[in-house]
Amino acid sequence: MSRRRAKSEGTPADDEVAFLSAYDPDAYERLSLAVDLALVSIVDEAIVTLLVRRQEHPFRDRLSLPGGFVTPRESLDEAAGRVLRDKVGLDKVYLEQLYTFGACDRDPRTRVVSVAYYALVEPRRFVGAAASDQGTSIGRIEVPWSGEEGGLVIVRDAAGRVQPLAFDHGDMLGLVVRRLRGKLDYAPVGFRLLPREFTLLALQKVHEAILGRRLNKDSFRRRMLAQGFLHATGCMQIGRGRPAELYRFRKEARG
Amino acid sequence: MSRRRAKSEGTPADDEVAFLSAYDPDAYERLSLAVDLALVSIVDEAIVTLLVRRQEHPFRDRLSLPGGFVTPRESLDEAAGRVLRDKVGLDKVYLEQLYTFGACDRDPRTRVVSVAYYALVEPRRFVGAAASDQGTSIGRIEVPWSGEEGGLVIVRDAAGRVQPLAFDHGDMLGLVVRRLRGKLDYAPVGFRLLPREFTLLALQKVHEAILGRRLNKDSFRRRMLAQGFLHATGCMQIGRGRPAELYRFRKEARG
DNA sequence: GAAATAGTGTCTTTAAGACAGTATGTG
DNA sequence: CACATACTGTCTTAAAGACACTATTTC
Repeated sequence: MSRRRAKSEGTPADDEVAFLSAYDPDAYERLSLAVDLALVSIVDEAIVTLLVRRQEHPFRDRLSLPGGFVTPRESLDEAAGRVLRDKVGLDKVYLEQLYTFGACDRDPRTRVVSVAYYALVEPRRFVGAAASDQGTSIGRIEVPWSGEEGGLVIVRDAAGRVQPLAFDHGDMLGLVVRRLRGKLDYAPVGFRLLPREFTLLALQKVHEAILGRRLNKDSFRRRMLAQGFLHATGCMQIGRGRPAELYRFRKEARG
Repeated sequence: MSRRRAKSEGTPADDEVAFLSAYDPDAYERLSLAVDLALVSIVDEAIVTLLVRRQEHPFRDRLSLPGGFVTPRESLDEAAGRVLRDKVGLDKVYLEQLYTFGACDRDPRTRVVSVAYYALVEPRRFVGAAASDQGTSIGRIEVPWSGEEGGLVIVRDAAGRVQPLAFDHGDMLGLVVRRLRGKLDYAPVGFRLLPREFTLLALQKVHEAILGRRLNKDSFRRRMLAQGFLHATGCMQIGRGRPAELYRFRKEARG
């Protein structure tokens, strides 16, 4: 069965091509589709995200996640990558689809469905991206629930003021935290929030920040080393006490 | 800040209302949004899903998941519920958003982004829905990968023939299985695939079907009873050997 | 040397797997 | 009775938490 990947033009050759030629793309009402990005990093042992101050209605002057509309010629992943590049100035970060928000009244302008993505960014690059671009700021995330209960999170600006977010972006951040907490058990997400070389304590702090609770140092150590993800470099990091071994994530590129 | 929930008509009152009044919903190109439903149940200790034979191009005569377009006046969840009711004839089942598929060429007609949902249905109702509606059939799912690796699954019809699915519906089913395997560890998903009262062995068979491997009977028992989700009814189910205690899920309604 | 952090060894507790053995139904 | 399945008890093993102890740096 030969199938064409065209829209509505095309030379009829068989049954299906004829159908596709005649197909009216407006037979069903169309909607606006957006992507919103929750950039996540760890700064001062807290989960942080990148926020932009909205210049226009709706929610003018309110903080929001960076986002943009999906064009018909790009996939969702491409749209998310484009927003990341054009609005945040980053590329090659870990990017994953989170959830699609489709309440009718989530955008007062018109019907806009938004596909939320989250990105994990190493702190250095994150702070760099936030500082280089005027209009972006860092929001600290406080999680008022434990485990994977889920719910809203509290976002504070640099001055410590609680900031309500535009649209349903608060829900998106809550879901990001829940997803990360779930993934931490079985997936190597911590590495994406650290520079290429890191100490075991640094990795533990990342886990603690995401989980929102202290972890047992001994068993964390054992668990991580037993998993086999870590590769000792032989180099040491000097600090306030005895120097600590630096490790790397075993798998090659980390975006 | 008063905000209106209108589209483009409206009487200007303040700054934002004026903006919303002037807003042109076609300023950005719009696209078609669909929902597709992966109905999941367990029949003969195998994962099954409900399939519909496509009557129209594209992919005419091929099996696909039931789906439909999202209208501008309904939320995504409502659209999924509507498809479930109108195309499958079921309601009050556990329904959850899975993932949004947005490759540019996933539909040869025009750009269609699809939000995939999955539903967990008790076998009796599932078989009833499949039998009552002409045009629907049951597909048995074989999972050629282990654990939560992910990937495509093989779908066989009642005659045992492998059936390729329309669009990217094969990917959707693969993702459903992965999601279910992940959830099984911590969420009470097994109960949604069983009648209200069930034996521990029946629950174990459900877990085994989803996980694709045999489980240790003793520790499965202990684990389930320790979790506290189960409530012994005092009633017994007679079978080929000693009668087994019937249990219920502790929490109230199950959809 | 005091303080701080890194890393090791070991004991206890807990959960899972294995398996023997008992209970209670069917044919 | 044999056979099948349900359920119980216990032993072993593995992982996690707790804690004591040693090691190596800065001040």
